[in-house]
Amino acid sequence: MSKLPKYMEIYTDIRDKINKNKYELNEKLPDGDTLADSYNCSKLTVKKALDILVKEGMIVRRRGSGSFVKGVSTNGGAIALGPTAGLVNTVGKQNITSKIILFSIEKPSLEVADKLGIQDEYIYKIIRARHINNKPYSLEHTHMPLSLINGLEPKHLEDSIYNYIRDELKLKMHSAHVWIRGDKANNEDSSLLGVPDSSFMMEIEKLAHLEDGRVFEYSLTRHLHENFVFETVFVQN
Amino acid sequence: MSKLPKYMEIYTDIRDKINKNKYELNEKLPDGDTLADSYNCSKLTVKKALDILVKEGMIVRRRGSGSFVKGVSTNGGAIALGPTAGLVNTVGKQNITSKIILFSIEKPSLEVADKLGIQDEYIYKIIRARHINNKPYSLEHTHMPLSLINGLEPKHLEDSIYNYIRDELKLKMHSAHVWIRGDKANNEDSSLLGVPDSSFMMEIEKLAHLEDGRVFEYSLTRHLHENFVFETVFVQN
DNA sequence: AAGTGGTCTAGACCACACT
DNA sequence: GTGTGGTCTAGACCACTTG
Repeated sequence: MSKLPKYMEIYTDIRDKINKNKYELNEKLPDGDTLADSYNCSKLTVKKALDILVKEGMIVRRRGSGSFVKGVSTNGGAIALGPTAGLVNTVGKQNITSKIILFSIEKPSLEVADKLGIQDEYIYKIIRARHINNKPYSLEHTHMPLSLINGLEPKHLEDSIYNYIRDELKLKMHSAHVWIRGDKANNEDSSLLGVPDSSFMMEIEKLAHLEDGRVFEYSLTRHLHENFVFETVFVQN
Repeated sequence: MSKLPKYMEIYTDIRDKINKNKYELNEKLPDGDTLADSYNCSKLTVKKALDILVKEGMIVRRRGSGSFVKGVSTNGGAIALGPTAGLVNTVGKQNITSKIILFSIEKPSLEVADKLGIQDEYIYKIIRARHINNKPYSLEHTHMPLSLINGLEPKHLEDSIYNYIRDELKLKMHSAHVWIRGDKANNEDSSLLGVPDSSFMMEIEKLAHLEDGRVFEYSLTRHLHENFVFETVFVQN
């Protein structure tokens, strides 16, 4: 039988119909009762499914009027940085190379320990330089507590640590808090990435949490600004 | 009587209790049934309230274990850029000055018309230079279709256009799609804001929608990078 | 086994839009 | 008024965690 909750199946079904133009732009969807009948479920379950589409900006629901198709899923070339999407998953494995500059197990600085919410514990400290099509792309500092993440090997760093955490450690990632700012290139950027001193970098600070609230990653990633766009959507409530 | 839905009242009540340390960090909240009893509502209504807190990262719910306080609302000095929060609302009116550089009604460029989803319609085109404590802060290009937004006056531009849209026009804002990137200062930045040529700017492109899906604003805002941090939270699902 | 959250139902009632 | 979405209930059942 199906493992997914019913509202997720309804959501994917309707989403796919929109993307395949079975429901066209500006078309009005059947009303909640009708959909509930055709999916053999209650109105509330339909609403939960449609609410996801609303959050994604694909449909609009107007009380008294109905539900209308407003768009299709967009992610035009931007870098996704959700809790589950690292860099490898979005750009594609073939184009990216990761040079491991540091891969050590050590005690964290006070600042990092504070961010991770730990005391007197060992962490992985990883520094990687990323290149896309042989051009410098980013410099990534990653900190993960050994108590949560262990068994890391170089092959995971060249691939995706997130895939390892999800598929091998079976940990459930939940959320990420990110801060984005701009900064002038520093010595490390120029020496490790090979960018000119005058470069400007886009820095992303990220604190990532598991489903149970524990922090499993604190990272600082600096990108060449030329190749970087951050895209996100806000929805009221 | 109250106008807010019950789940919002429960949400604000619990949120305030957490912020006032009536529920302390890592404390376990009463279980869903107990909360439902004490608020005289159903479990589902409690869940809707707690789901908002989960989305905001303030609590964590674990099936089989309970709900735990995981943090308090943080917005430490960052600039909020949600659909309802413009600049004035977050920084505070007293510190900010807006110099109106352009306030015209004109036909948009092809690119802007495309972004706004209009054809052969007039728009407001507004350029404002913002200063905080007399230091240059940002340069803002705003485009709004006259068919949606009208009656704008200079006083609204010095205050907040968003407040005018919400309070006077009674329009309901719903979502905003934003793109963030870095860019070198251009001639306009230096001449209108008075920043050095070598400055680096953080550019925010924003497309804002009403509840019915119509685009009411397309804007490009360029900030001095020194004063700019963009903060956001991703949550799975 | 007991505690707790997540999903789901069937139906009630209200708020809002269209006409 | 009729159509439609939003909120809410009371209770059922399932999935997961913990002792």
